[in-house]
Amino acid sequence: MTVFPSAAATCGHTGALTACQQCKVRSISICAALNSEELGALSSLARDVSFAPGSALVTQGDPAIALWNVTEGTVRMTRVLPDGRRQIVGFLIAGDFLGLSLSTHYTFSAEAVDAVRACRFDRHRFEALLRNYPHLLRRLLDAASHELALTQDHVVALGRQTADERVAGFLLSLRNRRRALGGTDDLVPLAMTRQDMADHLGLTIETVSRTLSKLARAHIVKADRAEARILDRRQLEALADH
Amino acid sequence: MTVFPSAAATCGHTGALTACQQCKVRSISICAALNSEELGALSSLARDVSFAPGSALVTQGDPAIALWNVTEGTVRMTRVLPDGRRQIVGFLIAGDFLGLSLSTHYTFSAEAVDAVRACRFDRHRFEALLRNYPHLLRRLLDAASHELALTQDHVVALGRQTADERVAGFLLSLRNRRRALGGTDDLVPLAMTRQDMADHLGLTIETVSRTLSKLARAHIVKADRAEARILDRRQLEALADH
DNA sequence: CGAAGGATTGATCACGATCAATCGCGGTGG
DNA sequence: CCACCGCGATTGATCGTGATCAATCCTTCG
Repeated sequence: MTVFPSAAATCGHTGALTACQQCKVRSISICAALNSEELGALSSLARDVSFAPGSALVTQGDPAIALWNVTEGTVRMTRVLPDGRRQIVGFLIAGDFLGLSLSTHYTFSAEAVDAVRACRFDRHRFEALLRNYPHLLRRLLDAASHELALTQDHVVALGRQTADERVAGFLLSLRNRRRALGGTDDLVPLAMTRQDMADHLGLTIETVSRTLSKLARAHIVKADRAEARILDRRQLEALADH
Repeated sequence: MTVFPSAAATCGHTGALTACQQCKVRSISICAALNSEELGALSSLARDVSFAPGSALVTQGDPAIALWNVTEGTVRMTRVLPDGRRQIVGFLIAGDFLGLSLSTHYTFSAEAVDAVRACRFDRHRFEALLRNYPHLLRRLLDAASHELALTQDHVVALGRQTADERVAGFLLSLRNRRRALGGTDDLVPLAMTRQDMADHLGLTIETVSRTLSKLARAHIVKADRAEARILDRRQLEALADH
């Protein structure tokens, strides 16, 4: 059903031992809860890694040996069925944490959608840190809790919303997440392809495209390949329902 | 779209101050991680409550003032859209914890499907306990992590599986969760109605009914109102795919 | 025995999938 | 410089799965 890019990761380590101090996403990440001593401990096991578009941060079925904190770019979390059908369970952007499912093996793949930078933590050393810093543990629980709520929203969308509602809701959620990072009000970057959106929304690429065209004709959203401009947020919210 | 029972909860407190010691679900619940001192602390703020079928443990939009641990029966977690469409984001059975989404307000309603007993914790006192017992915090994170993985499975089912696959997968997941509680191999109690199943699987009641009839004609599963007998698990697993 | 509510089955409809053709843009080589 | 290529996106025509509308059936309970 879907073609996967097979480019290898360009894991260019930049050896950022004290980089946490000036990390751009620290205030919005799990690290925000830590004092400077704890931050130092975390720094010592963090490593900045870059990924080319299409390369994998983690692969479904592999042993879970690393956790990540995304600092730049967009990551898609994908699950693939035996026959190749693909479902994107979510997108991660700057500040988002990857690895909350603390099982022994990854239950999904995470791939860079565009150029991605992320902070890598060795799993065993991270778990050791968790035992000493309940702050961090508590922060992780809040993050997991939040992601659970988001995923439940997604279940509602896929189970009970129409194609139009899903696309409208998706654009709004992208906008709101960007805004939380200080993005603009009405211009939302679309790092992912239409196929990615379709695989996220449980639709086909044609339906996504048609829906975006319909939104454009109605002067609600104008989207090109790379970004969507929201012209009438009220109407978009009305379309998205809930 | 769906009718809701409005029966009030029969909150029959049985004042179980030291009941945690002999609790049936302790070994499989979040409480399993605690030593006897910690268990005592937890006991002192636990309260056993019974719910009649259809009554609500928590209501979408209400302030989140309590957390629950289900000890008997089946609970459905439902989200309702403004126009009345309903999605059941999951079912809870004995041992399952309700309240992992630690936000200020409940993001879904939880209703007793059949006769339910659950252990109630005051939210503020529970949070205080969390600050003192990292064991418990860690256990909660694992539970949240597990529930996140289950919810992602659900997203894949709703986004990319056919009606037949969803029904087959649902019956198998019910079976597997029952088995983890020591249930039988092939006889799965169905506490919920066909409408509940439909609202969980993103289908209509007619489609669920037709699919079950098809499974019966193929001698794979025989289901009546209250239970399903799995006759050919291999074939059912093949149908469910993944 | 009759009423009520959940479940099943049948007939038809429609939303989104599928199949197929074309567009448009960015990159590359002649 | 532009002709060509490749790939993602768009648009059109048709199909099919599951929704909708409707009529029993079955079980439970008064």
